[in-house]
Amino acid sequence: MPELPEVEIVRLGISPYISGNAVVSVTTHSTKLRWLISPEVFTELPGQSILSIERRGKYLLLHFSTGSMLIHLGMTGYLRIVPVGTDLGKHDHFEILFKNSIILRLNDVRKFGSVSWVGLNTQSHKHLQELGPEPLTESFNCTYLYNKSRSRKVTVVQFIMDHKVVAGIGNIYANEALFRAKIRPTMPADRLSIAHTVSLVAAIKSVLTASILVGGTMIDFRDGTEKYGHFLEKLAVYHRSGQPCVVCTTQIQQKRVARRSVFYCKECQR
DNA sequence: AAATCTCCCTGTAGGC
DNA sequence: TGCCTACAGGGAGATT
Repeated sequence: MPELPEVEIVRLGISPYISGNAVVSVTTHSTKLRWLISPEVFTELPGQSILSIERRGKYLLLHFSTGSMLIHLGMTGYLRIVPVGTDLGKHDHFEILFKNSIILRLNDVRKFGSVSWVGLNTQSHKHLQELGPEPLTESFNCTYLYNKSRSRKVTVVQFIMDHKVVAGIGNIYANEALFRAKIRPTMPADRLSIAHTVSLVAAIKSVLTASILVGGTMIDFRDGTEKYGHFLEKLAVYHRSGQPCVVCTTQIQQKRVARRSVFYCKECQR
């Protein structure tokens, strides 16, 4: 599932192909994804060129002079750059044809992704205005996270997956960061000490950075060929229940927390 | 304000 | 082998 590193890899991957290029047409093959695709996308884009591509949390923003197109990949969404004439695949829902004869195509099996239009005041969009800080910026720091965690009774894994707290962290990187920080995912957020918070902030930054450097965990874009980022092989706990901890060889535990799976080492994470 | 619940969707896994 | 059901999961929006 695409989280911050995967979305960043997609941004880096598609930018050279579409940045500065003029849109010829926009088509959809679905009545809706998670929501109806905003009608402005079909009327505003043709004739305009992409000024830049930004990532905010797990959202991608394609900026145009009259506003921005907002893309979320949900659980199973991915973007591909394909040449004109490429056959439509199953679950290809949406595409933009560019003047240089390439197509940006969105595929999403589960349809949890979305495509919307954002006016020029990007900040005021309902999906963006309450997003917490970007984890790889200075505004996401120990003081911030410690203060934010006071009076929060939820588990720390739920807390760091809350996009109002910090943007872009999903289940994979939440679990991996907690392992690196040696914090048990089920610990209530308001019981985090300052020392815990220092470790956690550092772990979140390091795990996201490390993943981006090797191309994310699972990613598929560009020319239609399947690509796997190399972070998949570096996962220490995620989807490794029953397998030995990479540090102490104790079997990795799996639990359900708030209807999601968490993975941890009961020896390393206390 | 914060926590919890519901729902969207389809491939996959497990039971028989 | 094949049908049927349960289930997973991101996150907005509703409800508690």
